[in-house]
Amino acid sequence: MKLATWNVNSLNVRLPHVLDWLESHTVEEAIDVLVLQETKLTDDKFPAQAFIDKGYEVAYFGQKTYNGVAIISRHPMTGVQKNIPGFEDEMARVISAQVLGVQVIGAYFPNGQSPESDKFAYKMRWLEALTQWVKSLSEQPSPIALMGDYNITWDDLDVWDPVELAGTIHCTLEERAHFKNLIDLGLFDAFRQIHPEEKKFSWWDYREAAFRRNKGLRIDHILLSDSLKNDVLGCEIDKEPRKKERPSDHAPVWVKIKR
DNA sequence: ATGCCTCAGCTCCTGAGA
Repeated sequence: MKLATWNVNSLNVRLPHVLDWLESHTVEEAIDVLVLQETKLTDDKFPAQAFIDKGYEVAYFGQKTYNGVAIISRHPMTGVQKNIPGFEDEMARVISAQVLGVQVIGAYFPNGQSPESDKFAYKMRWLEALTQWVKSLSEQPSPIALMGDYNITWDDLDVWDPVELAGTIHCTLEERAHFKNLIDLGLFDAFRQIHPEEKKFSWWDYREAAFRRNKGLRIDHILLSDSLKNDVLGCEIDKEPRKKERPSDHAPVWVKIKR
């Protein structure tokens, strides 16, 4: 079973990229579940049929201009839920469902802008609520796949220039403490499990030719329940779509598990 | 240079992203 996450920065612009990426995999290596972030589409505008035509089911939760998340799945989805239960939020950031016995969560974590901003305080509140919810889910028998754009680097290995960017947004101790709280619920970082020392990024700024110069961050992550720790067959960040014309600033990340 | 690029929208500038 292959699970993937991708912040597409407008599905309206990136739909051809997403369809191409899904088609670029052979039947044996097909993506079973893809979670998308920053679709920036209200639900009436979601291009559901394009995915249905390729044999996928879709669940989506969006809004105008900002945010918006979706799950694209080759297998039936049950128990679709939108946002974090009990957390009042005007922004469409989370969608979850059960697929093949896995509790899939696709999440677009708040950016936070800067540590002094109101948006950072909101990010902290949001992370608190997410952690409480994931904690309650972790008491259920299904393994969890918490995937998405975390907007947090786990440590300095995830940062192109950790000295220059120390303490800036995505790299603060507060954000990383929240990341650790999620790990402490009994989850592990699938990419690091397979690549303990590799300095690889999932996002590069559009400016300053950042992609060409590999000035990036690893902020898109897949956390899996510890019960799957010995079942990870591979996990990669696919830079190919970032090389295309009009790319998203993020690359997709996938994990293959024995299931 | 919080300046550089990209996207959406109450669109020819502005806010936000990360």
